[in-house]
Amino acid sequence: MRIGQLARSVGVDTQTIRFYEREGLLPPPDRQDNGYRIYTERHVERLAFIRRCRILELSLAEIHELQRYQGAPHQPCRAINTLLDDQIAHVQSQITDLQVLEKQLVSLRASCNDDREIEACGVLEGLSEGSMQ
Amino acid sequence: MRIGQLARSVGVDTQTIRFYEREGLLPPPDRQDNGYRIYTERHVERLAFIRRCRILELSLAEIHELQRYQGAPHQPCRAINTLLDDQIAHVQSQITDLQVLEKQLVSLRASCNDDREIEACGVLEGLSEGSMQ
DNA sequence: TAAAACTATATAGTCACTATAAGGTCAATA
DNA sequence: TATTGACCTTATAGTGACTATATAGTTTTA
Ligand SMILES: [Zn+2]
Ligand SMILES: [Zn+2]
Ligand SMILES: [Zn+2]
Ligand SMILES: [Zn+2]
Repeated sequence: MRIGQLARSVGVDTQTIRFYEREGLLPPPDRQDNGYRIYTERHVERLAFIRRCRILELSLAEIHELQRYQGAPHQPCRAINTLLDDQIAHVQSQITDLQVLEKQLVSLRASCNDDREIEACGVLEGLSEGSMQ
Repeated sequence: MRIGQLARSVGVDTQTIRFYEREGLLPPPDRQDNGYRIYTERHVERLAFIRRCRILELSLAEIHELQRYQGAPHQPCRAINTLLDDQIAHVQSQITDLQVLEKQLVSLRASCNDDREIEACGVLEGLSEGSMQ
């Protein structure tokens, strides 16, 4: 199949496919005489793997790492699980940070109603004073 | 004061200060004969304002918008409050997304223990199969 | 006097794409 | 047959908010 069909079947842009190839995440496919890339079913699976990893917000470097592990099937999988543990910890700390942020924003928002002049806006006042960290 | 002292007093890098100046967030200060930037107390306040906004993850464009509002003190402040409401909504949706992500990651992680070979790793299996969205 | 610490500008790198430009290829239509 | 349109190619620049590097000039300290 050509790049457009691969793109449609996995749900990415053709540019993204070429980008992954340049980054070494997708192996360079064979070319037709006219230079067009020709992909196989294995490329579909490989690209779908990448997208599933990206949905989980693994970085391209981490995906590369996973791909290297796939090439060494008889080694212990601890490193893979650790990679996932790290990602979980990362996501959890992001959630915690955002919850703190939300509280700050809500509290700041509560310091004003909609019927003031800008010079009396509680939000702007809160941002201008050093009361925040 | 010179740029280094401003940087230390607000807790940013000198490069960041020059960057904000280029981006139009900090007014260009006077210069000494040797070309060194000289800042006043007003610059300290202005920079601290920017940093407080950045802590709340407002974009530089939004901060610019707030600065424009500060120049029109007698207009109603509704737009400022709306800007904050948008930011709150944005943060809340980020939290929701991350919570979904966390669940997916934890569930994937639960499909493997540490004592397997890579070819039998439940995590890698989960990523390779189409069972995920 | 020489070294350390500071300042200046300009330019490139980060991340994972996304957009744009400028052109080559192919099948179907007027 | 000419041309339209959909597809493909490469190369280059832009996104956001910095951060790093290179190169050079200035001030302060030892
Ligand atoms: Zn084995
Ligand atoms: Zn207000
Ligand atoms: Zn007034
Ligand atoms: Zn495992």
